[in-house]
Amino acid sequence: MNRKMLDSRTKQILFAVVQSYIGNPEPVGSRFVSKKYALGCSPATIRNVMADLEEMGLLAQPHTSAGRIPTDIGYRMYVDMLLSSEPQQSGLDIEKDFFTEYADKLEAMKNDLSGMFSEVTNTLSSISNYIGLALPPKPDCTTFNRIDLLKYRGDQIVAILVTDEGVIKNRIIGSGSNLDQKELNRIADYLNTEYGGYTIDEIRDILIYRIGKEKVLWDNLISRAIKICEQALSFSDEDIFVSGFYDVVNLPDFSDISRIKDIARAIKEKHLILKLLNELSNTEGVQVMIGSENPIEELRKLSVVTSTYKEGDRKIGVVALIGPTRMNYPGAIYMVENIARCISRTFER
Amino acid sequence: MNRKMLDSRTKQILFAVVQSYIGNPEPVGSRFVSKKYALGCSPATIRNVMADLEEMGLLAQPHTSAGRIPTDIGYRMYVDMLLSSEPQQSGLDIEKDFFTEYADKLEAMKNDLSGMFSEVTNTLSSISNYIGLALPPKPDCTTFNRIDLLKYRGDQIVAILVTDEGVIKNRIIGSGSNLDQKELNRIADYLNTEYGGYTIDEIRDILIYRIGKEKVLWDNLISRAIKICEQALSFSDEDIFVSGFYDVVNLPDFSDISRIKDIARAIKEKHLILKLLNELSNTEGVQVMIGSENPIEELRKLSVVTSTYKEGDRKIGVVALIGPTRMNYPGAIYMVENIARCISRTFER
DNA sequence: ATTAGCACTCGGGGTGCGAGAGTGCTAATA
DNA sequence: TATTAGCACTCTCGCACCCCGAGTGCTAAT
Repeated sequence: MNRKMLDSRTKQILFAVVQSYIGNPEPVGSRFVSKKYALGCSPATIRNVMADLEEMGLLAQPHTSAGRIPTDIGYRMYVDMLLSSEPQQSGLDIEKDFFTEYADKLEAMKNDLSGMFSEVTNTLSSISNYIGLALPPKPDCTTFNRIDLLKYRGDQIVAILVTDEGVIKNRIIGSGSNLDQKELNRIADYLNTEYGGYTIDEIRDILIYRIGKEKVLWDNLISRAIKICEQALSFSDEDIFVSGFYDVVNLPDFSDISRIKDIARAIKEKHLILKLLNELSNTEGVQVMIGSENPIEELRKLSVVTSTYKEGDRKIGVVALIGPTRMNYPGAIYMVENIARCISRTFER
Repeated sequence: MNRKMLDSRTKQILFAVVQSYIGNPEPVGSRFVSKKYALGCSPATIRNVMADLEEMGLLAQPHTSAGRIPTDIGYRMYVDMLLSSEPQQSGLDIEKDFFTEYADKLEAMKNDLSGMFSEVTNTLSSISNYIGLALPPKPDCTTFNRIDLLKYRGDQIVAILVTDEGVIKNRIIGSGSNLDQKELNRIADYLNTEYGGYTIDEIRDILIYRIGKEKVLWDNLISRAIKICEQALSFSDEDIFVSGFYDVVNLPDFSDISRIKDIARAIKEKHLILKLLNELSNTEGVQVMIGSENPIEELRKLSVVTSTYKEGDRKIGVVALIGPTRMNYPGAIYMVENIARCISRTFER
């Protein structure tokens, strides 16, 4: 099953079948391969090889006397070959220096992260015609820059958190305690001087630890402050950016309505996808999950191409494309890789 | 064409056809109406009436010798009758006091408006199985409460705006001017004392006016301050909440793939829907637009049910449902109406 | 004004057939 | 021994056909 077992011609034929099928979704026959891809052998020979490939589980026929289509394993072999060889043609119509310009565009948007990630998923999906996903920087990767606490309406407090990555978040806290603005300022100052440079999660852990420790002092200022901060920092930020559902329904792969329902269900279950991407957020380079390889039931008939983006050396988030298993893998890989690179660039100093 | 022209029995038959067709999407025949709805007359009579209704353009047959289905005009008449009569059965499975509890739930979420509106659209769509929409409070309706300006990284400024409605927005301004925190505080104080109670749009207008007037003084503090504020207040807030696309594909009305593409395109064109809802944001009570009545090309095969919500007497936003023309109108109206009421309640003091 | 009766129409589903595409196998070839 | 040509076979797809049933419109009777 190792691809080393395939001689060069067999590989070429597998390639031919996969690429042809990706190009248009019809089973590809021996005559066609022999004609279109000049491999210097006759349909009959190709038939023999195809029969072998089918035996190995890389190809399948929808029914006797139809051409072959790739199986998930066939795609896998194809993608492995792609990834281990030189970059291919992406098959997308992209200007030569699209991504250098695009990096500048993102750079200009870095002040509005959620806008930026919307832009990213839109671009991902509109160029590739697949579903674009992006996971913004993880909370355990965002670094505390400063916090401000404002008194607001009665005893409520508005907490505004700014991170080094430029993310700004706000939250209203209904603290039972009636602090005045001066006290709030003192608390904020304390946090700002004490915790600059830590990640949000680290600070949270420290604070929670302190709460436990200082229970006794429950009513003094510091412990109330800690309680406020703990609330302020618990931004349950389960957000994920998705776009391109509307392009994807036009793909021939989704001409069957049940397929559309599948993909709709998959997207509806955002938390599952979130979990998947989170798990992938420590991987290096481009990852491809093909059909049945997919850990999530809902995605078993789809493929996912992901890449992480970084701030310096730290991987802080993920972008991805979801499409049919019959996917333009070179193109998707190319897109995801370069978009991730663009994002990384906006995060470097 | 006026419904006064229809005698009681004719109305009843129209009602029967519409309701039956809404209940299950098959052309309804004379025999069926006569049996299921005890109108005390034979199929033949009903056939005659149906022929009349068809002549009037309220019913249509998909083909000769099929039953009748309602036309858009037929639905319109039905809905008009609904709206002018007592509230009907919603046809939804909702607890008696669902909405009183739901209002409490929203009340508890009012600190996080975007979370609240996500919740609203989710509820709208999951109960109705149509597409839920919500337009958050319009900027010309949100009242300035306070603003804070924080120095951030180099000469950038973080502006944080709190409105009376509890909306908090932030924005990074790349002001070329190098003000220190003290000066920023002074600017913020100035705004806070001067403009409390005005709406954002009003303040913007005033500021823009001043910019024009004080062009001469371009480089003094005040004019720079004004410029900053102008930027700070220009929250291009084109957000609209949508959900339920994933439920809607399961409706039999969208068993045809082209219909799904239609609806996907309609939603993709968010700005059009935004415009539509904005135009409706001054209407009173529940509005229904049926199929071809719709001003937006993309929605011509769908129906939209909307209602505004208020803060006191001011209408400040819109909620809506989009579904097939073959829609459970009583249910949709009931939902939209009550959800709007719930939202309004969270905005009253 | 309503109704029973009846002829008529049309869509959907089942069947049968022919064309075309592509295979697998066998025997011939280099 | 590897490749190829030839050929019979298989299966899908599209088309034509037909029949059944549902539902109508019309007419004549009540």
